[in-house]
Amino acid sequence: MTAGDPADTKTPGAAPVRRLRRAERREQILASATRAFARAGFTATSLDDIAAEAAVTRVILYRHFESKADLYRAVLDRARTRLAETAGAGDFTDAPIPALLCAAAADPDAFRLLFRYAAREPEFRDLTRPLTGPLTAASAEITRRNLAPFVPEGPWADWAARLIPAVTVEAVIAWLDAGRPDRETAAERIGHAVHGVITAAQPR
Amino acid sequence: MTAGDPADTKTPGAAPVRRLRRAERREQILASATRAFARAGFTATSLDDIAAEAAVTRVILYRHFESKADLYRAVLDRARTRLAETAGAGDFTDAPIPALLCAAAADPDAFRLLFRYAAREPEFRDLTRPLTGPLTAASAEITRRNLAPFVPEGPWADWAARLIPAVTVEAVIAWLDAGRPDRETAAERIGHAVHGVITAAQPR
DNA sequence: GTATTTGTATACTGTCGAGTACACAACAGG
DNA sequence: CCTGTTGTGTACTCGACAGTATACAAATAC
Repeated sequence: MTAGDPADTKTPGAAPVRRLRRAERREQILASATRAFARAGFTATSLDDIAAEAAVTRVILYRHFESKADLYRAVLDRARTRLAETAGAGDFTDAPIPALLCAAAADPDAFRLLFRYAAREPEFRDLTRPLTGPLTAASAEITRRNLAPFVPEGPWADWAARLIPAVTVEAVIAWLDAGRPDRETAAERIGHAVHGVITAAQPR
Repeated sequence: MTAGDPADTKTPGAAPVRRLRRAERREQILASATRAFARAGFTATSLDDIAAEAAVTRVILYRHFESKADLYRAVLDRARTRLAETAGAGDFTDAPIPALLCAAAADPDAFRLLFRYAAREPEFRDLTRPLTGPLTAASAEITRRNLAPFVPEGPWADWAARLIPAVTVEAVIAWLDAGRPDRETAAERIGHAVHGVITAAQPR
């Protein structure tokens, strides 16, 4: 469907009053879809579920998005953007854990969706990888760098490199589930837990 | 569908030679279905996928199982049984981590399926809960007991109680992914990592 | 060899969900 | 008021998949 998006064919002088409505609706749909997808993942969430969540019908979704996959892509994209914005400059290189906590607190649904579901849907990894890739690759890289001085190359370094991002994410989600007590303490303790994993990976 | 199962209407003295064939086929189907489900979860795995994995057609599946849900239940049940058998007496109370490693090594697909997918399919929690319930409830209980002496009741105890099983499972899966280096060392290191989480949950 | 049981395959039905066509409602500008 | 644009809803098509009916092949018991 290369049918021209109506937004592209407008005359330049047209008043963009209506357009705002459209953007608002789109935003509302994206938020609802994020909630819906975060509950059950992509395949298990029907467009009717999303439409119900957004209090509209399924057709409306197609007025704003070309397909379910397109909507999903937009949801993931928005999630990544929002998380990156709240987390700071979008780089998780300096202080990843506070940034993650900040992002998770700002949009828990987006966080759960990106880090729990999106990373694990094999058939849509090509869809999610360009979004989660920067984050997971970065964290894996950081992990490797922080690990290198302590843990020699080998299966145990692999083990730790795989485990640390998972632990971090699980710790953040557990923090959300536990009622988000004191964010700074949480950052400290998650850092401590991760440090424990690094220590565990070292030969004794 | 109360149509009598042909197996029930046999004469008592019939030689049960054929039955073995049937049991073997059933077992093969269960193993294949475990692999298939472990790849993508329940909803994303079609009966054709499973049939292809077992090198039979879809109809055969119905000769052995009443429905997809029934097959899934049987797969989960078998997974739990096999894991419990390899892990020891089926109780994870004494030395949960070596038991988990043993079970994961013996049947990685079953392990991944039970602990990764089955625990997270919301629509089938009623199906999976009677199977994963004993395990997760037990581990949560153990966690709470081991935590009580160190961490005071409150959100942080909740946090740790949620996190520890997740970390354990992730550590085991990371160990599988890393090529299963030396199981005893793995048990030690996972124990160490979990200890790190417990320490992290303590107020300083 | 004939009947019964088990394994196999082809072809069907029915349902659910993705995607579409078309009719209707609200609001701007002429 | 009429027209065009945008938002909305009803009713449809189409395909994938769960589940079923039925015919066929191999092996054993009599």
